[in-house]
Amino acid sequence: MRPKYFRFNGGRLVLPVFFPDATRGFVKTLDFLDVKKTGVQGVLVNTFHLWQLMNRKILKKAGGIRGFMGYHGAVISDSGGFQVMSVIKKGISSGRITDEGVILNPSRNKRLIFTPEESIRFQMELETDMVVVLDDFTDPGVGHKKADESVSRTIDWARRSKAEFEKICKKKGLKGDKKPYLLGVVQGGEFMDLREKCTKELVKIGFDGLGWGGWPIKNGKINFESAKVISKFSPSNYLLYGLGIGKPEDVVNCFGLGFSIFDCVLPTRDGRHGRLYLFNSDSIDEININVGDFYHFYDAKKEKNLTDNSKISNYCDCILCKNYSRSYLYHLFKIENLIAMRLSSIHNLRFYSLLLDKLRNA
RNA sequence: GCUGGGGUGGCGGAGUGGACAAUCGCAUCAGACUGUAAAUCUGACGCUCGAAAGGGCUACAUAGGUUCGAAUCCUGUCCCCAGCA
Repeated sequence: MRPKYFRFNGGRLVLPVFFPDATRGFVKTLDFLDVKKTGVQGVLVNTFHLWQLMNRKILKKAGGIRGFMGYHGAVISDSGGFQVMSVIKKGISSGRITDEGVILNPSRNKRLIFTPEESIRFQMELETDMVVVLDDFTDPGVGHKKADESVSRTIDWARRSKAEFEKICKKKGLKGDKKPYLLGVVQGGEFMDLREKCTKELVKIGFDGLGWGGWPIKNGKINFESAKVISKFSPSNYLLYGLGIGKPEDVVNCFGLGFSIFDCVLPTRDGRHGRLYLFNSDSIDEININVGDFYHFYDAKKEKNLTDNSKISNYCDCILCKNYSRSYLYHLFKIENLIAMRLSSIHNLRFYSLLLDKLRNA
């Protein structure tokens, strides 16, 4: 049996859960009261970004990232593997990846190295509920040899991460349920033999769960094959985490494969872009996620909404749907008022919240 | 009334004889967005035929003119702005 609960900050959450991304310590355009009101129970912060941004003394004084943010829900810290891929491998900022870790060159006279150990150390200072090991992202579309290299490095880094994690736990006197979860990340791209190998090797090292890493998406469609492999070869007591998953239907499908933790930028990003998610339903009770098209998009920025005084939806209980018209939201977007993005993000998070409620009660 | 400047596509605003259906921005329309480099990005945008390549037509206030060729030069008319009366 897969775990039914997620421990956090002295409490526990019923799985599955969906956490929006508070990458740099905040959910864009929202405060945590907004987040809480949507029914969202936790957020994901990013180690790589915070590591570069935060003063560790301030962090310690605040009582970790939760204390610093003034947030009391669950918090997972992502390792930074994805950022290394998206920022460094694509050449956005300078740096390179070695077996030792990620070498960064933020300026000429500074040389920073972000190692798997450093990622763990910093996450332990963040005092999050789940710590994710630094992984070497398998570039999408890469051949078997390159993918294998990233898997080998991911496994090596996972081993080092685990050792560092245990060392710190011992030093801090953290045992049993007092220890945060430690999550391994499976790479291997589209090669199932590599996914299998990575999963098995990570299990040998020993984690509380595994994350589905990489970029299994082509033309907006997810290939679930590697998720199946991870689910198949991981012990039943492992938590399975769909990193960056995903679209509503992707979350539903992934849950069906045994995954129970999700995070994604989509609800908040789409919200900021004026794309709202709406269940094809007239009431919360009638929401049925077992049918093919259980939701659709509402594009808040279309000019036709200007004269539409109706609510965004009838079923939703978020502050946008309860209080404001399509016309007013259009107006707010039109004048580029921040409130438009806030209300839309709140609505979309409420959508995901309801979606997860339905999954929990399915 | 005089003098000077100007009238360009839904709007702003380039262009001052051929490469102009007309840079660019805005608006509009369509699409994208999945461990946030993203309050972002891409495409279309006179009418019309075509799947496309490409073709046809009408356009730079308006009426004429000069020229092989005009949004660009000349003249008349209308309108706007600034300065002077």
